[in-house]
Amino acid sequence: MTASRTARERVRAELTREITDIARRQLATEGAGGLSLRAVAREMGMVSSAIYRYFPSRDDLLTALIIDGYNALGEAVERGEAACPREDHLGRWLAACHAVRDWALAHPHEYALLYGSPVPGYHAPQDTVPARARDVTVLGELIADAWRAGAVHLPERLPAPPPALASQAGAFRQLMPGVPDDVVWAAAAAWTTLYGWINFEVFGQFNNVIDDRRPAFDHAMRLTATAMGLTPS
Amino acid sequence: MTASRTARERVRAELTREITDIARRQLATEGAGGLSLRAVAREMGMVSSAIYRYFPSRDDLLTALIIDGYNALGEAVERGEAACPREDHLGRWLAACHAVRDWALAHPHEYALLYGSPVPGYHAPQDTVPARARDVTVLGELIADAWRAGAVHLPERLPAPPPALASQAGAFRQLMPGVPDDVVWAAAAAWTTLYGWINFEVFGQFNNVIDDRRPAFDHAMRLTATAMGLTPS
DNA sequence: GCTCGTCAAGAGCACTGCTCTCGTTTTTTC
DNA sequence: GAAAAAACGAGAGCAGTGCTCTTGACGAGC
Repeated sequence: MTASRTARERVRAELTREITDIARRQLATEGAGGLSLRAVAREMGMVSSAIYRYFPSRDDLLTALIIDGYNALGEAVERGEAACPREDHLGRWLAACHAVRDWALAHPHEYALLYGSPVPGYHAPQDTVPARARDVTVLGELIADAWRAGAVHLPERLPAPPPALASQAGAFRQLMPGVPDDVVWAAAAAWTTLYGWINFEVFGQFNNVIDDRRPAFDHAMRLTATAMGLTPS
Repeated sequence: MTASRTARERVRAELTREITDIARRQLATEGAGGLSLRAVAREMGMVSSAIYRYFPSRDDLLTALIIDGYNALGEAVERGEAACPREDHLGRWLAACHAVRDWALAHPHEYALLYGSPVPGYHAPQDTVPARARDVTVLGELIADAWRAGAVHLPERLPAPPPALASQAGAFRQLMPGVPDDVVWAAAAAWTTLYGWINFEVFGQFNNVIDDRRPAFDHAMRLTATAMGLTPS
């Protein structure tokens, strides 16, 4: 069905792919703001207006790149986490963390597109929603697994979530059904620590502050694991 | 000295201030990418080239805005934190956190300039360094105070920082002299949690995920405080 | 009083996203 | 198989951008 209906559709799919490929390469060298439809067209030996046959606007091209980015990141995290034994919950967490970090450092501009400041004037359409949740889904499942296995031991004397928050973590709760509130909120905090660290690292906030960042990251993620109740097995 | 030497210098300083004011207002409405020298000039009733007498390039204007932003944020944090009794270390931490968040939500585009993805093609010059440390200095001092007061109680069974990291936290260590490694690294993780959360909130990652964000943030910062050893007094 | 440095203005360059039109080519319909 | 319809690339053009260079006017210091 989707493959090779008419010759025109085949070449169209091919050209669409080529456009996104060139755009992604430009993104990697110039950054999001330096993404130029005219430059893409130039590199393809096309005239600029022809690009608009494939992407109605610059934003639509950006959307395609963003969805690709979410999927690439999600896949990297899924693959990294899947390499660990299911019962080693701390190992799965650390593997997922390093997968995010490795991907982010390898594709800093794409990462900035996903988790950095929104591109001015650009509003993400709904199309991006499904791909967006892939990475955090991994986290949710691993916490839910750990909880079911009785492997979650929150630190003592932890403040309890105020009752006002009981109904708040809707989208989180779906990711880890059956997990109690306090663990859900600890996981949410852990999630922000992970991306907060990587943001700092990718966006240069750690320059001249931390030199050997991989072990520092690893240690920080171990601290974070402890804070959400994942202890070394 | 600096005030009113010649009439020419006075009007120059006045115009420079007016340019940054208009630019900041444009930044707030359009975002960093929408900052246009020509639009600033238009609003001032000037011709675009005249702006270049005051700022040699768009990047120099951006740098001025960035430094102003760091100072505004730093001042907000200092003021918020200073309102707490010195011995209430948890209170000081929470006050600092809320000060960062409130400022970020009130000035999202300026915040994006400071902690979001770097503006493409822009490289921050050294001028920005001193202003940049004001907010984290508050955190460092408060941790150091708590440590000296014997009020830091890290959770039990916390993984110890690997020895390879002993010499790594140079810039952090200077902020909190005398504080041992494990506390320093826990504080670093807390720092990233704070900004990770605010990034998520400002950049829209929490849309449709968390609704009532202020209590959620407050709770997350309390969890974070516990993780770095600040317990309710 | 005259020179010199500062300033605003204007034209111009190279670039951007995007629109519209005009032939051409391919696909669909009859 | 011929006619109608849709898709396509090319080109010109609009309004906007950052930035440079030149020109003429103004004010401060010798």
